[in-house]
Formats: sequence, C-alpha cells, structure tokens
Amino acid sequence: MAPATVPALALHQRIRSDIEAKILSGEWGPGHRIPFEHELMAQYGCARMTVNKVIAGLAAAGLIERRRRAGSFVAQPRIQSAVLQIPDIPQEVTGRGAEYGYELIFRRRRRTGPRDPLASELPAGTDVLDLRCRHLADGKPFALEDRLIALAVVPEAAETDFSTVPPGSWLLGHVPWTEAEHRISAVGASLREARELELPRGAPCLCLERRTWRGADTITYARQLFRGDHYNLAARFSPQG
Amino acid sequence: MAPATVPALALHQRIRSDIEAKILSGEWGPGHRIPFEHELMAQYGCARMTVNKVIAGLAAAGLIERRRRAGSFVAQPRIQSAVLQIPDIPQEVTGRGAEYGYELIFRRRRRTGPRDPLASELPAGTDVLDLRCRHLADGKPFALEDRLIALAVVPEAAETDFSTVPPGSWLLGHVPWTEAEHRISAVGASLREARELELPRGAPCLCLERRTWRGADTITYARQLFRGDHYNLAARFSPQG
DNA sequence: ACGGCTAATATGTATAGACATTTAGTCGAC
DNA sequence: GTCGACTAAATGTCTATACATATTAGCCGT
Repeated sequence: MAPATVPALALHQRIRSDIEAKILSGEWGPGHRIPFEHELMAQYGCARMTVNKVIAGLAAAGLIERRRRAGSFVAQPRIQSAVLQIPDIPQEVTGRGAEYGYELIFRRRRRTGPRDPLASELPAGTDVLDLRCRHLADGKPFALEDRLIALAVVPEAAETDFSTVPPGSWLLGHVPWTEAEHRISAVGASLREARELELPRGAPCLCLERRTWRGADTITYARQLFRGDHYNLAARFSPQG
Repeated sequence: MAPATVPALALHQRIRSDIEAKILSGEWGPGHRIPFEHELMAQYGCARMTVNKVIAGLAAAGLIERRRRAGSFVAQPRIQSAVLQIPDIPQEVTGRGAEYGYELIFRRRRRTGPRDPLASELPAGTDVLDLRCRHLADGKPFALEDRLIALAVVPEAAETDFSTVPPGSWLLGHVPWTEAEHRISAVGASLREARELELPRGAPCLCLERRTWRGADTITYARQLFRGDHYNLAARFSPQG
C-alpha cells in the first residue's frame, strides 16, 4: 500500500506560518522588509497569487503593512491591545461551576431626562425601558445591573417582562449590534449598592459600563457592578491578534 | 474632457461591503446561508476566485463560517470580545494633557520565592529584578507599579537603573513578546498603597495585573494599581473585529 | 425500515497570465 | 543644488481553468 499522503499543510498555510514564525520570534523585527512576492514565489516555487494571498492575509490581520513599490514590512506592534472576553453573566457564573440565580429588582418604562447616562446619545424624552436586576452565584449576590433599552430601536423589549431572563442575554439573542463601548473602573459601593450586594459600604467593586449601537442608533446602556472580591476580568492575547 | 473615472471600489471590495451590509443590518441574521460562490459569480459577473477571496476574507474575519458542500453561513456573534487599548502609563498621562512624573521607590535584585506572583511560571530561586515605582500626573500620584523582570530572559535589565525610565516603557522598547495575560480587578488600597497613592485606606482602586511571555519564557510580571477616581479603561469595538 | 454505497455539489487550493495603480528613485533641465 | 518629469519596480486586482476534498442527498439492496 502506498504511504498515506501526509496531511501536509496547504502550501499557503506553510508560507504563512513560516513568515509568522519569523516575525513572532523577533527575527524579523518591526519595520523589517519581508521578501518581495517574486522572491517568495521563487523560494517556494509557486505562483504569485499564492504568496499574494498569504501576504494579503497577514496584512489584513495587521501583522504586516504593504507599500506599493517599496515592499511589505513587519508592522509596528500596537502598544497593547487585548481581546477581552466578556461573556454574559449567566454563562460566566455557570462556567465557574456555580449555580446561577437572577432577580429583577424593578422594571419601568419611562422617558429619558437630561441627566441620563444615555443623555449624550439619546435626546431627552426618548422612550426607554429602565431595569435593575441582580445576578446571583450559588444564591449569593454576584453583580448588580442597571440597564436602559431604547424602545424605538428594540420595540419587542416592551413586551418582555425580564423577570426570568436577564436583559443582557435577551438582547444578545434578539438584537444585532454593530458597535459597543466599554468603560471599566473601580468604584466604592454606595449605601444602596452595598446593601444589594451584601457588602460593607464603600467596598471596592468593578464597574463595567457598556453602550451598544446598531448603526447610528443607540440600543442600550448597561452598568454592571461586580463584587471586587469575587470577580475579575482576564484576557490572554498576542501582540497583534 | 472625459468624465474622471470614479475611484469605484475594487469589485471585491464592493462585493464584500454588500455582504457585510446585509449581515450588519440584520437582514441576514446568524445562521443565514449566503449565496453560493457560483451565484455571486453570476450576480456580479466575475470569476470565482474573486468571490472566493471575498468570502474567504469574511470567514477569516469571523463574520461567516464555511462548510463544504453545505455553503457559507453568517456566524453566530461571538459573545463579546473587546479590543482593549492599554497604552503605557506615560503615554496615557500625557495623552490627557497632564504632566507625567515618575519615581522609583525601590529596585533590588533577588531570587524568587515560593509565594511570588510568578511562582507558577518561574521556579523558586530564579534571578529577578524587583521594582516598585510610582507614576504621577501633574505631580499627584496616579498609579503604583510593582514589577518583576526575569533576568535570565532580559539580562540587559540588570544594567538599567530605572530611576528615570519606567520599566514598562523600557521593556516595550527592548523586549519583543509573544503573549500576555491581563487580569483586571477592583481592590481596596492597603495601608501602604493608600499612603503612596495619597488616598484613604480601603479606597477603591483598579488593579491591572499583567504577565508577559516570549515563547515559553516568562519575561515579566506587573501589578499596576490605579486610583479608582482618576482612571478607567475604555474600549470601543465591533462584534467581530 | 435500515445501513451502506455513490454521485453530485460546494468549497479549498493552486496556476499562469494580464493589466492597473502607486510610488521610490533616477535623471535631466533649470 | 533643486525641482520637476519619467521609469521601473512592487503591489493590487482579476480572469479562466484545473483538480482536490469534504459532505450530503439520494439510491439501492437487503
């Protein structure tokens, strides 16, 4: 029987990982000119389309920059860019083996005012759903969430009572979004927050604020407050994704 | 004079943005099968390589998934993945128009022990440089930094005194890294930390821990403590990069 | 009804060539 | 020398074709 053909990475994958290895090992530092397409073509004995596809892919991934006539260069590493995984809270809780619990504290429909967190995005008087809820892990308070949902953009939210489904999970499954913004800070728990999280007043909490858009429309604002002693955000990453 | 030829996006760009628009507008929701290559080929009157390149690019970007024989499908949006920009501190401070100041609190060379933050990465007894420093904005304490640098991997660090250059900036410019891990949490300032940051004891601070590797070697560990009232991390991002 | 074979289908990979576009670098005129 | 125009070099885009490979629908026999 003929020897089984080795899976042998596709040629373009081999070329790509060769180049990535050179870059990631530091052998080709930032600014280094990588071989011209015709050189790689000769080196690997393949057509230009093949190396072109590879290098275009590396450029799309931000690993290299291309300049006509000049060549292709290893990109300057971006200062620090981390891909933070921020799953929704039920998933986060069950992911650590705890039992997830959820409580709706209030749900009301109102119009935005001039001091709302969304005031800069939504004109005052916009119809929103205003929710507050509490996430529990093994029966103990884990996070508080304040949430505003723009009803003009997500009218179905008005018919959802959110007494059993957390708004974050519901929105993820119902509304496609195109852009979001996070803000992460450390704050001391207010009197009310401390009570709702069963912490002493002023206890350090991780505060995650998120605004989400769909095209030009603001969809939602969320402020999640996590017990500092029970939660942290972790991210593992490479220089350029 | 003949009308100037409109810049007219390259065909593959037009195809790509057409498809992206359909996906981002929600018209083609997650799981929707996008037209087969041969259909797009007919629709745009082009060669298969052209649509193939487009769709392969969308797949590489995570916007769609491809299954042989079945077709190409709009991907489920990934839970939440944010690209966090975390520039080094001098840049951060001057970027907000404040004057940056830096103070080295101590610098000593020692061997790691069993309870070091790097204990799981470095065997006890590894030679490290142990630094503590303080970052100031307009003369006021802004952040505290504890830093360990593995001297076996970065021997040049032993000859650097770090009395004027922050270790983070120095490392960024001297050592290529291949992987890093962040951990973001909220903590209350200890007595010493409170004194060094000129805060009341227990004041909420944002704590950013970072471990950095080069290949299999651990390069450095940093723990940066920011005044909660003066600092937050912000990120703006799209569903799939 | 069930299980396995087969053939059709859509993507995956690659080629060789063509022409367009941008721009670094050269060379010449002033 | 300086500023321009020109040229050649490298990437950008696209075509038409070919064959490989994975997957599944459907056929077929039991």
